[in-house]
Amino acid sequence: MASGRFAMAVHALALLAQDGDGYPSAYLAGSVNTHAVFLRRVLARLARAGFIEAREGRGGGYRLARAATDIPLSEVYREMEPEGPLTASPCDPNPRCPVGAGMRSAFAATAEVARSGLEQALARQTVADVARRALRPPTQKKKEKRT
Amino acid sequence: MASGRFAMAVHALALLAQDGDGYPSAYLAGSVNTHAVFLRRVLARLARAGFIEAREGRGGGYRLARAATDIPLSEVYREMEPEGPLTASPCDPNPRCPVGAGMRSAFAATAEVARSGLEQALARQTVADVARRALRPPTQKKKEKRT
DNA sequence: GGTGTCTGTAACCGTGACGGTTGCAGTAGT
DNA sequence: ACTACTGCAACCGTCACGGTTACAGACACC
Repeated sequence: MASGRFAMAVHALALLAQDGDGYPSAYLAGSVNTHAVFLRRVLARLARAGFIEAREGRGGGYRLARAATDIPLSEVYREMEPEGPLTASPCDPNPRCPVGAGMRSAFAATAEVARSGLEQALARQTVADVARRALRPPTQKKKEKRT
Repeated sequence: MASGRFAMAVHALALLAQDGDGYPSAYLAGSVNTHAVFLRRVLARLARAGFIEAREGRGGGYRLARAATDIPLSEVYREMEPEGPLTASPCDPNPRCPVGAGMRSAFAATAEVARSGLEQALARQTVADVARRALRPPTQKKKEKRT
């Protein structure tokens, strides 16, 4: 399910965090290295979620609707990947098997724990953090003492 | 990326946790409600990782190689989904953009944090936990007070 | 008002992963 | 030898993803 949509959204948001002028989708697409139309599909979801604002017409473009420091990545993830990291059941288990019968709910609980753990980890980072890290040249990568 | 492989692996492991006789893939496939050959593709990876053992020939089948209480779901996840929950870069960002240039490493750090959070959450559950929960009839679902 | 620049959206397609299916070789009990 | 298994390769249908084109609506500028 993951599929780059989240990555693209984060990239676009970090781009918009640079300054508040408002960028057209063509410009953003140039940096993300994708196509403007597809990017707009992602941006439309971000706009619907209230992260960004779109101004139509000549001179229009996209701009952040909230401060970059006020957009935790967990919210972006939730918006872009509502199903969570673990696909529950592409095929339902056999209900006639005693284990299979209770398996769906048992796995759903596991999936919920996993999603919660992932979102808590993402909640500690904001769009501003990613934007700052992207600009900070990682010439020396001695930052990763924390495993 | 998720894609049910992890769910299938957990289901099969929970099934094998019932008792140590050894079950043929056809039996497991019956409960998981999939096909024996595809299940064996999953089981082969579990065997290579050392979670289960396969005995060929007549009367053979699969059995746990370690105690069910000694198989945390985080290890199973790592084996089945080595790429983690966040696909890093289906398309590389434009290196000529100052933000795009540092974006890959910046997002990689985010993805690493996310994967770590997810695995830590999964590390708190074992195959035995899932097996027990699957057998425990969820007639009353008052367990979910924790949001 | 007309024009050009933008977003919004629908439609279509190529690609690739995923899951299903068949077939066959190898192994081991009986 | 026969039978019941695993192991593995090959093939196929399906579907989400991303790319692409086309067009309608909105808005600034002349």
